[in-house]
Amino acid sequence: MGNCENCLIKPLTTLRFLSNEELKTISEKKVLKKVSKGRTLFGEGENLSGLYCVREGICKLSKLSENGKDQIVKIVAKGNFIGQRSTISDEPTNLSAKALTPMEVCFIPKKDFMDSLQKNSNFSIEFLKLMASDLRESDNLIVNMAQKSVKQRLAETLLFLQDKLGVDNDGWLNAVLTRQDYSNIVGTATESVIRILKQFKKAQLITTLGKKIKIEDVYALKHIH
Amino acid sequence: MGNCENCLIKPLTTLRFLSNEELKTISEKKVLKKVSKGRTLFGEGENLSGLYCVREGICKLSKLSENGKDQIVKIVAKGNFIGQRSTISDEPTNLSAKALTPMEVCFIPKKDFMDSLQKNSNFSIEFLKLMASDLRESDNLIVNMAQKSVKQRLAETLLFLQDKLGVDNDGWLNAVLTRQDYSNIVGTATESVIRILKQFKKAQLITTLGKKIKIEDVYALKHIH
DNA sequence: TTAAAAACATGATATTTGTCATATTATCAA
DNA sequence: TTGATAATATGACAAATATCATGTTTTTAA
Repeated sequence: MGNCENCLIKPLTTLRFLSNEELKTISEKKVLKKVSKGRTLFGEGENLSGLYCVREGICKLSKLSENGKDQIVKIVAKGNFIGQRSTISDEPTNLSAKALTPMEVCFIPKKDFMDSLQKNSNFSIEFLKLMASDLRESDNLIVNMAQKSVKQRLAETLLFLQDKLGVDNDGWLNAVLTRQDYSNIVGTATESVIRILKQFKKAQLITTLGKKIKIEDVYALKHIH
Repeated sequence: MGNCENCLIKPLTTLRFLSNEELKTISEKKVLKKVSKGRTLFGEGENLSGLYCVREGICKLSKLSENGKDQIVKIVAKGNFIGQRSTISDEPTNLSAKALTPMEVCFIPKKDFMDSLQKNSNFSIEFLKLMASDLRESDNLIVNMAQKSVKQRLAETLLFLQDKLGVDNDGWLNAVLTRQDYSNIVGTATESVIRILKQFKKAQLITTLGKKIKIEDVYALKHIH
């Protein structure tokens, strides 16, 4: 059984602010789960008995809108948590979580997590900072969705994926999404995504190979109008 | 000098989770400020030396987008905080805060607030819950901005204002916003707001008198397509 | 391997929304 | 009170985006 103290992603997570003893307790209680690509970690409105720490892989958090479309609200990579909000507020989840790649996640039972928040004020303040940062990102996303064109939003999504999830040795985005995923991030029709990607290709801003995408011109993508 | 312990809005705020002693300390350190309509509490990118607790009035939080338009991200009413995020994360503000009505706010110095978070784990957990709830609201707003039409977003804004800020004796919304404010909430052109409000009037979903708006048909507004 | 399903692609067209020009009306400060 | 400024209003038009129809290619599962 893995040990949190030596976990490769420990330096990335807020869990690093726990004492060795607290980390040991959580280490003993946590459950490592492997999630295959496309599987649902939890659905919208589910009650969670704890939160997940992402050790490996990429996950999408989405919410079904009233018109029946799935809106992707967040992409989560390793070192981040999933399900912390409903765990903290003791409410059903507002979003569903689905693996975009094979994942490894550690499930941390609610009780142990809340105990740590209760006992270690340093940890709870760091967690507040983490949520403050999430809120800032959300606000920025709201401004982008409200004020920018579909083309700009798609360009930003590509840049975001490159920044946050990186590229492989040949420069392809590590995150391999379907056109539909892109449309669910940007909030547009799949056809529009296809057409805009085609424009980007024609203007040599990106290269594609099947679902794989490589960014060729960061500057131009940033300054799309 | 007012006393937080007896403050009319105490039951509304997370400050109620402080001990009497902690509340007394904050009570002594806080500074009551009157803010007249239209005045800026703080601008985008400013460094705050504390947070504000809204005692009276309504405030808009907005962010300038790259195309030069102001996007209103949140409307804050009494009993809520402003500036908590940058206070917690010790970063410049991401949003600017402007009074929509005459306001009374209590400024709470950073040190005293952070001390309370540090010492009172009950308080910091309640504050985490508060931020979890803010995050849920933000996610819902992202979905709405991404998936709904301008008409739907405007209808929801009206319903939101009625729910959150209430109406006067004659049923007029307490929040009196300009058409431009509405366009900055919905993320559209002012002309579009004017045209859609006209449609709503024609369909007898609302009544207007100058800037004042009264909702006549909640159900129809909720089910606008 | 192969049939079925999902994803990708493209054209035609409709709808929504933005922009610009130009009045009219309301608001506010000197 | 009265100018100046901002807000409201409306039409004409342009641009962005959605929808629908249809076909091809890729992926998935039996």
